[in-house]
Parts: sequence; structure tokens; C-alpha cells
Amino acid sequence: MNLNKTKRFGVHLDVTLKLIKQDLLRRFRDNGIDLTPEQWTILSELAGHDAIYQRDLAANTFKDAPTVSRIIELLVKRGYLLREADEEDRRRFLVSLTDEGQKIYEKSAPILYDARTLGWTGLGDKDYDDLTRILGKISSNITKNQS
Amino acid sequence: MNLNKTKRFGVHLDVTLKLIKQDLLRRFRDNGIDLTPEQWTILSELAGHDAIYQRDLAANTFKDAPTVSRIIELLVKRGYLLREADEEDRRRFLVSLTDEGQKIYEKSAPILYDARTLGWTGLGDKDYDDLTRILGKISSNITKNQS
DNA sequence: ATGCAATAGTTGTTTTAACAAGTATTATAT
DNA sequence: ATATAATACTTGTTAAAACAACTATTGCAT
Repeated sequence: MNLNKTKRFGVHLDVTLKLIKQDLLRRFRDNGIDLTPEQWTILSELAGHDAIYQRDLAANTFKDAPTVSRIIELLVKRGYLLREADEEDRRRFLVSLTDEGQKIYEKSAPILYDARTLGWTGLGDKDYDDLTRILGKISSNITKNQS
Repeated sequence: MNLNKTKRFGVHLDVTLKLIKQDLLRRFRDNGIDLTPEQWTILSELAGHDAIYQRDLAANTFKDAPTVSRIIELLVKRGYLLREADEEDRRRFLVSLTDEGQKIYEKSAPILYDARTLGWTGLGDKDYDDLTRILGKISSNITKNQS
């Protein structure tokens, strides 16, 4: 029951993630790209594929349905995404990149590259393995306990 | 310029932190505690001290002034915090826990303990050192580059 | 001593996220 | 075959965060 003896991993993650997102947002802005990190996540998920169901977009990006719905709505409004009803199941919507969306994705890719490269300076493959292992363990500890 | 060769550490942090916050929120809710993780951060920062300036609360929790202002407003409304003007400098406000605030903090502490303990299951001191070192390095990489 | 800059905090707007509740469509059970 | 359940998505509400713009107070320069 002594809180001081527990590992305060949440705070560390919170602070670092905040910095990462602020940094990326600033880099986008400085390069005339009007995208948030979250919007970029959706674009990058679509960049590899032809068209994706909103459902799968949500699952792949670990966002919930309402959040994905609103991000898509916003990106459609800006001309980056196309949303069309599925023929076979009219509950579903297929989402894909427009030419504009592809263009902005390609423009943003080198910025992501720079941000990641700089953020990872002084760290190696072993560190990445450790980080993903530890974060994966925390995640599975939480999700396994919930079911 | 090849994005695939960079380390995608941001996504991992994002997903894990989301799970941690969802888990904590659910635990609070299940125990009849109406607090968000962010509100808890403010309470816990105050728990050790007599009274703190909003300015320092913001710095210590890595939140910006408007965010802290609104969280405090909310917690004052619920009777957990006291906000009073500083005598010497009337721009400043001193924030402190009320008895109710102290009570809810003490009620939430064991929940934090449980959440942290479970989240860290199967991980050790060396892992914690690695995690904090890696996250600290990423943070300093970003902040040093900005100045 | 006055003007100007700096500091502390608030307010407005937008985005993301969580949650609850809603609609529309499809699947399933009896 | 029809009622019910499940699925896909939307809408409303609240909170947190980022940013810009604002008020009020204090510090500083000349």
C-alpha cells in the first residue's frame, strides 16, 4: 500500500509523449503542413492500402469509433480522404486517400523521418527492443487483467 | 528519407499510455471515485505540500497554464481544492488541498498502487532504469533541439 | 516617475478522447 | 417469418491539451 515503492512509469510516458506530439506538430506547422499527429496516423494507415473500413482503421490505430469518425469527417472536408458506402454491407464505409491526401502524406513523410531520427539520437537497436518489450508487457498486463 | 528504417517509438508510447489512462479511469470509476488521471496528477502534486502557486503546479506536472487553470477550477467547484490570492503578489494564486481533497487523495492512493503494481508485473528494477533512461533521452533529444 | 516589458492567470477555439446513447443495417434464433 | 441481437457508424457531452489573445499586476529602464 506504499505508493512510493511503486514504479511511476505512467508519468514518464505522459511527459515524453507530450513532447513528441508537440515536436511533431511544430514541425508540421513550420513546414506549412496543417496536420495533427493523430490525423497523420490515419493518413499513414491509409497510405499503404487501397481502401479500408472505418472499423479496421479504428482497430489499427487503437482509436475508438467516434474519434475515427470525426477525424475522417475533418480530413474529408479538407479533401484528403474519400468516404464511400460499401456495396455489400451498407452499414460500412470504405475510406481511401485522395490524390491530395497522397500528396500531403508524401510531403509529411520526411518530416516524420526527421522527427524520429532526432528523437532517437544516441539510442540503439537494443534500446528499441527493450522499450517495445517493456511497453508491450505493460500493455498485456493491463489488457489481460481486464478480460 | 526511408521512413521504414526509423524507430516508431511514438506509436508504442501512445498505445500504452492510452491503456494506462483507460485502466486508471476505470479503476477510479469502479471504486466510486470521480477523478480523471489528470485531475489525480494535480491532487498528488498538492498532497505533499502546504500550498503551491499555479505556476509551479503547471511546471511540476508538465501541463500548460490554461490546462492547469481549468483543472483547478473544476476541482475547486467539487470542493477538493482551495484557491486564494497571494498577499505579496496579487497576480499569483496559492492552491491547496481541502480536507475533502485530502480524503479523496487518500482514497485514491491504494488504487494507484494497485494499478502500478499490476501494470509492472513481470518487470524489474533494471527494466525501470532502462525505461526512464530511454524516455529521458528521447525527451532531452527533443528539448535540446528546440532551444 | 512614466513607459514598457515581463509575469500570472483567464478565456476562446479547435482537436482528441472517453463514454453513453442514438440510427441504420445485417445476422441469428426460435 | 419475425423478433431480437449484433454490427457499423454518428451524435452529444465532458475533459484535456495546444495555441492565441486577453486582463491584471509587477519589475525595470531611462
